[in-house]
Amino acid sequence: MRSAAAREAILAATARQFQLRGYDNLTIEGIAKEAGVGKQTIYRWWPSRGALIAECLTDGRLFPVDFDIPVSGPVLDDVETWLDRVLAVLHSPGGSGLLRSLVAAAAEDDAVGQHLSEGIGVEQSLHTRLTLAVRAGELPADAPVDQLGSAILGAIIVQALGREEADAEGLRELVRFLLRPDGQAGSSA
Amino acid sequence: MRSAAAREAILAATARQFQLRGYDNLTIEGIAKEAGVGKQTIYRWWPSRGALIAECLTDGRLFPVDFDIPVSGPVLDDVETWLDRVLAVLHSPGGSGLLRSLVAAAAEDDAVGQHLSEGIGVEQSLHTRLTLAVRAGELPADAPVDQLGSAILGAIIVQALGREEADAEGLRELVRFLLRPDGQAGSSA
DNA sequence: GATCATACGTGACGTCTCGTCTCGTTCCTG
DNA sequence: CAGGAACGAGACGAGACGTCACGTATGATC
Repeated sequence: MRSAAAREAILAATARQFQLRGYDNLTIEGIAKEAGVGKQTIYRWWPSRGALIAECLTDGRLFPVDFDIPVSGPVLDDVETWLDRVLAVLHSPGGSGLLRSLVAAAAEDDAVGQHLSEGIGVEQSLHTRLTLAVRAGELPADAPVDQLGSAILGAIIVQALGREEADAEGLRELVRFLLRPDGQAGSSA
Repeated sequence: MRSAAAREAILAATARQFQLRGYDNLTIEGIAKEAGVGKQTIYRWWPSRGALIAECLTDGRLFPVDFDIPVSGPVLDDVETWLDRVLAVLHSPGGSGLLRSLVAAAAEDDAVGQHLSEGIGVEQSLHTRLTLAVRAGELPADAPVDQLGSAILGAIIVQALGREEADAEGLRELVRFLLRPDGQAGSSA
């Protein structure tokens, strides 16, 4: 198998076309042409368009940045740092379209769906950071860590799907509310 | 314009095909055939497949139930009632596929995206109920009501996209955590 | 009741992409 | 230096796209 060069060219072309044209306008023939590769070479190694995207996703080729989360201060600060990094991508030109395309791919393809959270850094980074916070007593011991990760990512996705301008302040507010220490929220009716 | 009969047949066929085959296998020609209608009649009134779905969505034709939320007790109970109703649909055969298809449609089409929350009852029902709770002092005055709605819906969507078995207990836990009265969570480090 | 505009169903058009299938060609292995 | 695997190229049938032209049905106007 000599695939090394072909594999690289195919994945690079896939990522570029995905960013450029979105998921539903992504064609195997377009990828093959850009990669300078025969269609059969793609079909030989990947069973579907989705598998191709899933591999780009786990290789971190779809987003221009990595979504590592720092462990350098209060959870809230660290999570806001991560959030700002995500929002920066969303606000860049084509950024929300990119996320929508990724969601479309995740909805239509099992392989992509199973790695969606992971690709945005929720699985490893956010989850890990929140677990640390629980252990450090920054969050209640019964905080449902993975559900909180899904909720934050989900809120971002719902917002992107709604075609609103990404409401950065709203999301920061949400995170602050979710991660608030007990008994600190503004009271009264 | 005589569309009344044709319109009804087209929307009914669209909803049925959508539930049956999913969004990406939904074809205009298939809808036309099932509706006993010419393709042109569809293209005359709807600009795209997405517009068709959006209309089915706002007509409540895509889900077999309505997602009204009761106002009959503590917020938490009422929201859990709504959640159970949503989960019942997700657990029914083809239910999570249906949600994924809807998300795919929302990701690819503006019109569907703008009415997604609304179709699951988040926009009117959940949002309204949470606002009432804030006003009644059940939730902190600074609770970001619409963000919470997005977060809950988002968590459901992320879970469905991940192809896990819908984790009903996890979602209930999330809702309980999100809507917990101040200072009630299990403490200690 | 004849006329006219318009919505209808049918079905063919050219285009696109799919996934499969040959072709030669290249290049690694033994 | 052979043999074979992986390659680039691209033809192929299938099927859906969105548009178009035709002839029929319907409902309003005079």
